[in-house]
Amino acid sequence: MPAVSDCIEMLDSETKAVETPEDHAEELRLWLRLLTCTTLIEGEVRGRLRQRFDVTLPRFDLMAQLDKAPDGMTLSDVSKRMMVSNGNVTGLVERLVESGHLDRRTSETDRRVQVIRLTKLGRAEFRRMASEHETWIADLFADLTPKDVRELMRLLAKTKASAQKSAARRRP
Amino acid sequence: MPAVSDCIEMLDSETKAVETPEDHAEELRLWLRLLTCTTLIEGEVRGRLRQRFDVTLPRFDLMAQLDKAPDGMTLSDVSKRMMVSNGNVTGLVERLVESGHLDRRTSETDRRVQVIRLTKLGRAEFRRMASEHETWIADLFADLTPKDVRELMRLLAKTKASAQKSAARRRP
DNA sequence: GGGAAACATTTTAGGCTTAAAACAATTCGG
DNA sequence: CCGAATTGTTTTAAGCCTAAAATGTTTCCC
Repeated sequence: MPAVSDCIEMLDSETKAVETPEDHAEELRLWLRLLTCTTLIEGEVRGRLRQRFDVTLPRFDLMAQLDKAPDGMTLSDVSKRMMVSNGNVTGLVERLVESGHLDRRTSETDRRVQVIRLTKLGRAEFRRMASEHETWIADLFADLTPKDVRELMRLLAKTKASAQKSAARRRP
Repeated sequence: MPAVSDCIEMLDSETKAVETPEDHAEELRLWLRLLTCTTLIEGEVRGRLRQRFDVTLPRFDLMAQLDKAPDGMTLSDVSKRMMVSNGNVTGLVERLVESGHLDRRTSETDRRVQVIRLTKLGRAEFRRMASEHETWIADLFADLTPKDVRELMRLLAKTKASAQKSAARRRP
């Protein structure tokens, strides 16, 4: 179907003579589909977390980061890992400390740094939520074969690398 | 590498005797990678829209929906398409009407319904932004071959269908 | 040592987002 | 025709999120 336009494109890129505005409709569609998938799944997970555990997705995500770091993390670490702004983490942590899920203390070696950890309560609650969360994810992806999953992992790794490279090009 | 656990799993599912908590770590990793890709690209697009055009991503997204609907859309339509809540759209539209990009009027046949359209200004600005936006997306996905793109499209379509089915199972 | 640069965090101002309740208009079934 | 459901939108309350500026601390290096 796109044979004709492919030929034209090839001619352009071979001759390097004509500066045709290139067609990137496919990439655009891919991006929209990627976004749709993520939004769909995210919304589903958000709703289930709220209904089952009365917890928000950002809180859950933050606790997930801390569960992987028994010795705690600094706010900057969390901010980088979650790919959200610093200010965002400040508020999120504030509320989780308030509710007794997090412990926050100033580093003894560097008084700029705040180290946060899950409290006993926080860890217990997170583990309970995480195990159920894992089954939700499995169910959401249930129609994918193991091969599909592997292939998606591979292509998304490639996508991530490509996007990071592009981002670095702009912000060296 | 996972040969042993695979065997155990197979035994379980064959004998149907032991109720082992199944391992869904692969799907979980897939979900996290999907989320990372989307967050990465979304952040990049958000930043470029702000820097180049001083516009927010949600505003751009809303205008993109309307650009595809010359006869306008109702707020509900927009809300479904953008997969955001109704109340969200109300505020977004308010600000875009205020800035002269949107026109909003009550339907003549059903006075519950608000129909919104791009104004001339709104359409012109959107087109200008959209053409640049398309080159950003192309650049972000630049390392993917056409075959990669096709394959990703296929797998994400399958993912979307799977997730929708799962969501429908919960909310019949 | 002392200032400049770098770093970690918080604050600020504004916008986005959601779920749920409230309100308004239409449609449906008897 | 009329009350009950349904549908479309707005409001409300709370939380999330960002970019940029401000604050406090450390490091670098002359």
